[in-house]
Amino acid sequence: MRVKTLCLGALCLGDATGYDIKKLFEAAFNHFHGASFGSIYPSLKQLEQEELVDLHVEAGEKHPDRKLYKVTDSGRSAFIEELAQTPASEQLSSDFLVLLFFAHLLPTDVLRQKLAEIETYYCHELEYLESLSGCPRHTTGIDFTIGMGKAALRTKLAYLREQRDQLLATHLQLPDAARDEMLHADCQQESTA
Amino acid sequence: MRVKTLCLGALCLGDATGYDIKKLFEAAFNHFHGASFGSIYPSLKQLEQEELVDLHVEAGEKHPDRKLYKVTDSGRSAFIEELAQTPASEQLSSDFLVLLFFAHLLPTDVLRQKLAEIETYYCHELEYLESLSGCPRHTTGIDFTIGMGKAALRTKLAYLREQRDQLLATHLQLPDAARDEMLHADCQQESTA
DNA sequence: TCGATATATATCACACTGATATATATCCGT
DNA sequence: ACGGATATATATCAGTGTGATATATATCGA
Repeated sequence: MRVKTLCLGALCLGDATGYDIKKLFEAAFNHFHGASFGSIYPSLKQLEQEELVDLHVEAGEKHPDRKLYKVTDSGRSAFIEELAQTPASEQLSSDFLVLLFFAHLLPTDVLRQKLAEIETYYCHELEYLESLSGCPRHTTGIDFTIGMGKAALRTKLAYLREQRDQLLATHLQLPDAARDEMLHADCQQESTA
Repeated sequence: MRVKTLCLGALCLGDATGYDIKKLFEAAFNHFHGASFGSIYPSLKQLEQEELVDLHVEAGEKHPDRKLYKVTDSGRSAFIEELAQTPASEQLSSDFLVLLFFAHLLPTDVLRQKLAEIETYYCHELEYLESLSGCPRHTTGIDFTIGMGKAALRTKLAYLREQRDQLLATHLQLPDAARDEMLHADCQQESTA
């Protein structure tokens, strides 16, 4: 999904500046979709050119150049239509799992440190999602996103804690010679791709 | 993590062409990191210029221009060093959860269709990871990545199936007026960001 | 024999990130 | 009251990656 579409969606929740939209994404979207200023501001510019949003510049007073955007009727329709046409997919990008994939090439204490790092990361994410839970202003859909995020994090955290000791014990016993024995991962038995 | 680094890592498992690396990524990495030809081929070119890999062109016979890459000693060291310095992080990008976040703007049957789509997607992913399990050539680290992927998918699938009926029932009862009542998600009570 | 699929590389427009630059305002400690 | 940190607010850009497209040959099955 394009950042342009996300911005349009954010504006369907209420008028906002680019900065407001960034804050909204950080507060509510961060665990399932990122967006930076470098994509938000150009997106808003384009949306305005396409007349999907109106722009009201608040100049003179205090902050110069505060640009408040408001979605138009055609913008709202365009967003809903685009949502309906967006396939329901997802993609994980995990440096942590890449690290684990190549764990046999790392010293054991580095591996231990990476496991500790991701545990901290998962804990913080989980605490944050727990702090969001139970707000009466949330729609059922928003609660669903938070609930699924929490469920997935709890599972990953539990898996990490269950497997860690065994993983590190095996890793310590790994002879250096085994590192030269590593081959292509051609183990798939022509199954469903 | 850069695709360049991933390519170097792939070559630490054995000599390969760009095409082989793409296949390896699809078979083993797909559930936690993507990479396309458009990034793999330029990465290999760069790696060769930096002398982290050697290139052996197999021309003349049958396929012209088959470029087989082999990691050098300095390439192997560079990869291990870069791995050790890579922070253990991860980032989800989920169009599905964006869809759910804005579920109140969608017709109920479209929402139902999106839930069905993601269920199918999760099931296929899970079946694939199950087909990879138990290969004796896998390192402990590789088994860990597969195991965590399976655990997370099972949890998400269970959550989806548990919540779906309730979600759709609430959605059906949602009056159109409620769609104009939606506000900014300012519900966070200044907790750990 | 013909179409589909697999092998194999290359390129490019478009999109996004992460860093950087530029200001002002406000809050807090000393 | 001063100064530093943080927050508000926009803009730009080099570097990186995607997804599509182009180009060939080989192989497999109907």
